[in-house]
Amino acid sequence: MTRKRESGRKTGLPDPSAVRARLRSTGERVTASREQVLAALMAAERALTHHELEAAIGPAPLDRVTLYRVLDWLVTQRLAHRMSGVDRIWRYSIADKAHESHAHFQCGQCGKVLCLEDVTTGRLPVRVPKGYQAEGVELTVTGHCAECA
Amino acid sequence: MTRKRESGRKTGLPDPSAVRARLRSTGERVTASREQVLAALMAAERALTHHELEAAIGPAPLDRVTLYRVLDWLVTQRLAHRMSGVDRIWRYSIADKAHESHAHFQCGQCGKVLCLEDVTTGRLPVRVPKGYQAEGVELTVTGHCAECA
DNA sequence: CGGTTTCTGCAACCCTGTTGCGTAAAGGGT
DNA sequence: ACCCTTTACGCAACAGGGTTGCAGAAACCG
Repeated sequence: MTRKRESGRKTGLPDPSAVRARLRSTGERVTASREQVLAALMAAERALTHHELEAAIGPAPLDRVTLYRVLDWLVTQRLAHRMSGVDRIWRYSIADKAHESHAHFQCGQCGKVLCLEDVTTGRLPVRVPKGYQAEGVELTVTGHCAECA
Repeated sequence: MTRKRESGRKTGLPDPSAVRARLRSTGERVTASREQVLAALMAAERALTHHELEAAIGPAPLDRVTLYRVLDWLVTQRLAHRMSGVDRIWRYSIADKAHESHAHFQCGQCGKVLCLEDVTTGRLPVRVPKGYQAEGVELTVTGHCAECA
């Protein structure tokens, strides 16, 4: 897939104390790395890849592996949500009520993912075979974004 | 992801001449590899990974790279459909009318993908931002299959 | 049947993500 | 404020799916 470098643009960083509060609420340790990553996710208006997050966090040389581990941790703490799209790269977004059950759009050219807030997947009549257990529904619209069209 | 070895079980191979006919219809070259792979896809009742296809094709030692290239070719010829699920591994299924617009189920444990024929994505009211072009809709139900539940 | 074009197979490579391990930092107790 | 235990960080090395370059082998055309 031809991937453009996307600026993991931050639309004004969130209040540092709000970030810390969320971290404290887990009962686990609050570290600089976790603050940086969570702040970047809260500021992002779309799902970001590992690379985009590295760029967003900027000059602070946060280790590649640490970033992966922080992201894993955020996901297990249910502070972040992880999805994989047509380019098979993990993308992370902040986890909150609004992000629970809506669709995503992914550009087949640059791989960019954004949220389609007005398309909900909440009550689709899904039936699965006997013995199977449905847990979540992921609805992804593929196509081309404005820049790549 | 913990992945069980899945037998890429073939439910009776399709008529060889039917396979060849589909290949001829592209106007491109008909080769042994393409026949084997297309036949395996036509016989499969669910989306198969590269590994599962290698196993399904069996003793014939088809090269890894060749298989990737044949699959790419089948996708560009619109004879096959390619999707990636929660484990970020390509899975391929035969492309025909019935497979155009239905949902898939993917087991979060073993990664197995199967088709939910009765859930259609045809006319979901999807609106995308200005300048964006929607082309397809992928609806994936996640959960656990009968073996992994 | 010969010539041209396209596929095949091999080897080497790339990229995203993971694991092991020693060191550094966080938080609790005193 | 300090020490001690637990947990996280950084580095290096690895893993696995997928891709690329290139020489030789097959497919189609006449």
